[in-house]
Amino acid sequence: MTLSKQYDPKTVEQRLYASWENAGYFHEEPDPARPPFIICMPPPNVTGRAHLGHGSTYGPMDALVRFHRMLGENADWLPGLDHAAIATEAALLKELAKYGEDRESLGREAYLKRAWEWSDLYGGSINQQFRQLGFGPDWQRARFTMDETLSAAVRKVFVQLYNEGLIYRGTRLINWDPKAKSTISEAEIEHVERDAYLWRVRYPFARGEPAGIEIATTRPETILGDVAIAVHPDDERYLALIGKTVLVPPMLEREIPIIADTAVDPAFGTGAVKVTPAHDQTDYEIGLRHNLAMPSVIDLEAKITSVDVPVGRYGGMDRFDCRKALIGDLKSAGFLIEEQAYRHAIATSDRTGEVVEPLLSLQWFVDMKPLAQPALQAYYDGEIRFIPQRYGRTYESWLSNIRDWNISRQVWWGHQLPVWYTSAGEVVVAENEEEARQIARDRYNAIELHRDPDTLDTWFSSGLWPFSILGWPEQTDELAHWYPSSVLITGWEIIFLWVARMVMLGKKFVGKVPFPEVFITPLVFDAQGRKMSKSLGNAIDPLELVDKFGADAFRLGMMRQMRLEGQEVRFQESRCEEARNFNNKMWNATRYVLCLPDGLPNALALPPTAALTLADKWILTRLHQTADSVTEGLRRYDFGTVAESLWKFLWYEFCDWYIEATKLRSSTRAAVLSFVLNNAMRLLHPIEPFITEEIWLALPHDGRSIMTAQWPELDEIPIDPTAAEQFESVQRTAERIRNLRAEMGLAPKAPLTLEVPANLSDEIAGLLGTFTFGTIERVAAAGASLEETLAAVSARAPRELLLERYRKDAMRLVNEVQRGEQKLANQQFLANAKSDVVAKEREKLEQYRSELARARASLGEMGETA
RNA sequence: GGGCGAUUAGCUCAGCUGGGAGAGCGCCUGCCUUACAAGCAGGAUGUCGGCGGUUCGAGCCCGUCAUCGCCCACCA
Repeated sequence: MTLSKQYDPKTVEQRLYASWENAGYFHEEPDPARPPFIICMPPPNVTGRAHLGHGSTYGPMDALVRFHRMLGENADWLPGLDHAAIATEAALLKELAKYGEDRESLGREAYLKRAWEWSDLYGGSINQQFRQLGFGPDWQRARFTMDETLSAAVRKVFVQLYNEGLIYRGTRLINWDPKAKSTISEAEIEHVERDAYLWRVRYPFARGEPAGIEIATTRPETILGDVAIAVHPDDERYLALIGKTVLVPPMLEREIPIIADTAVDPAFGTGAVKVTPAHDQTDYEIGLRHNLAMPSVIDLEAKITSVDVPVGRYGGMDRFDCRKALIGDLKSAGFLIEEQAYRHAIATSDRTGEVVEPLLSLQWFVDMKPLAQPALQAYYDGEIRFIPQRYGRTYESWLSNIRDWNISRQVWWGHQLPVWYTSAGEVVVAENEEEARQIARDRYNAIELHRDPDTLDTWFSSGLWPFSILGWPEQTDELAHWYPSSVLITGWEIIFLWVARMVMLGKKFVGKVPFPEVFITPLVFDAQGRKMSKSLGNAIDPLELVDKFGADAFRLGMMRQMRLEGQEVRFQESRCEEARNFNNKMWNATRYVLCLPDGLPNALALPPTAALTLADKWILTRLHQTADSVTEGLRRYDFGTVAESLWKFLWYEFCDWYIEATKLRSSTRAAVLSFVLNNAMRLLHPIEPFITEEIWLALPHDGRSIMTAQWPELDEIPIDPTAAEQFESVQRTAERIRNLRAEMGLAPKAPLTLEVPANLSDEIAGLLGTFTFGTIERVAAAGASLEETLAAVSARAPRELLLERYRKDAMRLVNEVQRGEQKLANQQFLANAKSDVVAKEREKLEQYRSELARARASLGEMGETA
C-alpha cells in the first residue's frame, strides 16, 4: 500500500462520514444491558449556521460520545433544532419584506405555511455543516421543537401548570422589544454601556409659587407619563416639599404630587426623581406602593400615545424623536437646567439589539418560586454539579432571586398558547380545541371561542428538551433508560435562559434532574480577547478552517486551546494550522510503518515481553501512561490536557524518538510500531475522528471501524518503569552529544566518533549511534551505574571546541555544587524539610560533584585546568 | 454597589497538595539525514503585575494595591 506524502483531509473526510452514517454507527437503541451515556445536543436555531463556539461545545460532546461508545456503553447523542421564535421570525419577516409582504397581509395560516417552507429549506443546513465538522449525533433521532410530539408536551405542561395555578395572566410591567414587536423575558435583556445624557429638569410648583423642584433623568420622553416626583423620606432638603404639587413641563397641563419613597437615592442627581410607573421598573414599584395612576405614553410601536393622558404635539412621534423635541421645548421654556454627558447601561434585547421599552401589558406569566425551590434544593443536595464549580453559584443566585417569567410572545412562529377566550372573556385552557370547547360548554355555557394569538417563549419548549425528545409524556423505553442524560455541555451565557429552566421543569414533570453534571465550556473570542462579530470583521467561519486544514485539525486546534477552568478561549487560527501539520506528521509516521521492509504482522499482538527492546519497553510504558491520562482527562472534561498529552506523546516521543530508534532494526519493531500507533489512534479518535479512522484502517486492526473499536485497555499495555527510566537516560546522553555536534559545527551527517565505555550494552551503544549519527568506538570501561557510564560517553572532536565545552560545564557545575552545599549546610533546611526532599538534594549534589570531577578530569587530560 | 476570573518568554498559554521556571508559535544557527521542509537537529529569551507577610524554602499560601475582562443589581 502506498500513501501520498501529504495527508489530504478533503479526500478522506466526506467519504468516511458517509460510510459511518450508512453503517448506522451513530444510531443506538435503548439497551438496558449496557450503561447509558446520553447527551442531549443543545438544539441550534433552525436557521443558524455553524460558528466557532460549536467547536468548543459540540466538539467535546462529540468526543465524549465517541469515547463512551468505544467503552462499550449505550452511548447516544440526541440532536435537534430549535424553532427560535424571535430570531427566526425576524429573519423571515425581513425575507417577506423583500416581496412587500408582512404577517398581516398574509394572515396567520398563510404566514405559518411560508414559515414552515422556509424553515424546511434552511433548517437542514446547520446539520450539514455539523457533518462537515465530523459531529456524529444520532441523526435518526433528530427532533424539532415544533414537532407534533414535542408540541403536545408543551401543551400538556402549560395546561398542568395553569391548573396548578403556576401559570397566570395579568397586567404587569413587561419588557417590550419594539423591533421584534414582542415581549421578552428578563433573561433576554442585555445591559450595554452607552454614551448618553443626564438632563436636569425643573418642574414648577403648581399654585403660582416661584421656582419648583429639579430632577435628573435620562429619559425625558417619559415625562409625559409622570404621575409624581419622589424624594427620600429622610432627605432634609425636600422634607418641606413633600405633599406639595408641581406641574409637568413643558405643557404644564397636569399637576402631580411630590411623594416620599425609600427607593430614591438622595445622593444621585438632585435627589429627586420623576415617577413614570408605566415605563420603568422602579417607578412601577413606587406606583404600586403609593397607589398611583399608571398612564402609558409609549405604545407598542415605540411611539408616543395619548390613550391615557394628553401628550400634545408629541403624539405619534417616535420615542427618540420625542426625546429630542421635548429637550428642545424644555430648553426654550427654561425648564432644562443642565445637560450632562453621561455613560450608563441601557437595557437592550439580546435578540435584536433594540433598546427595550418597559411598558404595561396584559400577558401570561409563570410563577417561578415554587418551581425554583426544588431546583435549588437539587443543587444543594448535590444532585446536580457544575464544572467548573464556580458556575454553580451563578445558578444558585439566579434561582434564589428569581422573578416571574413572562412567557407570552407576540410572534406567530412558535407554540400558540393553548388558551381560548369565550365571547364573555372567560379563559379556557386546554390541550386541544375539542377539549377547550367542552370546557367552555360545561363551565361557561359558551359556544363561541377564539384562541389567544400569542405564542410561547422559545425557552419554554427548550426547557422540556431533555425529556420531550425522549417521547414524554409517553413512558417510552428511551425515557426509561436515557433520562436523565449523562451531562449537559453548554456555554455559561445560557445558564439562566436554559439550564436552570430544564432543571426546574425536569424536576417538576419527570421528578428527576435532567442531568447530574453541567460542563460549562469557555466562550470563544479572537486573539485580542474581543467578541467575534460580523461588524468587527473578526469572526472566523469554522467551515473555512475545515476547508483550509481539515475538520480534524479544526477540532484538535480548538481543544488544545481549551482549559478546564478557563472562561474564555482566545482563538488562534495558527493552532489549527499546527494541528494540520501534526496530522501530516501522523500520516507520514504511518507511511513509515507501512513501508517497513519487515512487513506488518496480521494480528494486533505484541511480541513476548522478553523479546522487547529497551526502546519498545519505553514507548509502551509511555503509551500506557498516555492512555491513562487521556482516559482520566476525558472523564474530567479536561480536553486541553487530553489534546496536549496525545500531541506530546505522538510527535515528541513516538515520532522523534521511537521511530528513530527503530531505524536500528529489531525483530520486534514492526509489531510494536503497529501496536502503539493503533492504540494511539484509538485514543485520539474522539478528538480527530477522520484521520484516526483512515490510519487505523490502514494498519492491522480488529473490526470494521475505529468508531466501534474498543477503547485501549491499560492492562493490555505492558509497563516497565525501570526500562523507561534507562531509555530516558539514553535520550539525555544523545541530546548531549547532538549538542556537542552542533557546537562543533559538524553537519548532521558528518562523521562523529562516539567513545563508548566497554561496559555499556551493545543495545544502548547502538541507540546512541542511531540517535547521533555517530560511529561507535569502544573505550575502557567506566562508571558503576548506567548514569555514570552514560556520562562517560564522549564524542571525538577538535580540541578547542571540547575545551570550551568542558570549561562551560565545569563552571555551571561549580555553581550547582555550591548551591547544593549551601542548602545542605542549612540546619533549618535539614530540620524542617521532608526527608525525601533532603535525600533528593543529597543525590543531586553527589551527581553534580561527580560530573564536575569528570569535567575537571577531562580538562586535566587535555593539559588544562578549569 | 456586590461577586467571579485573569496578570508567567515578543504572542497564546501550561505549571497538580509550596522543594531548582515550561510548551507551542515567533526569532537565531545548521540541515532537502531514503516517513515527514506542513520536516529534522541545536540555540537565545523571563525582577512569574507591585509591595508587605508566613516558611529552612513562595510563581504557588496570606494580606494589600494596581490593571484588564466578565456576571449580577430598580441609582433615575
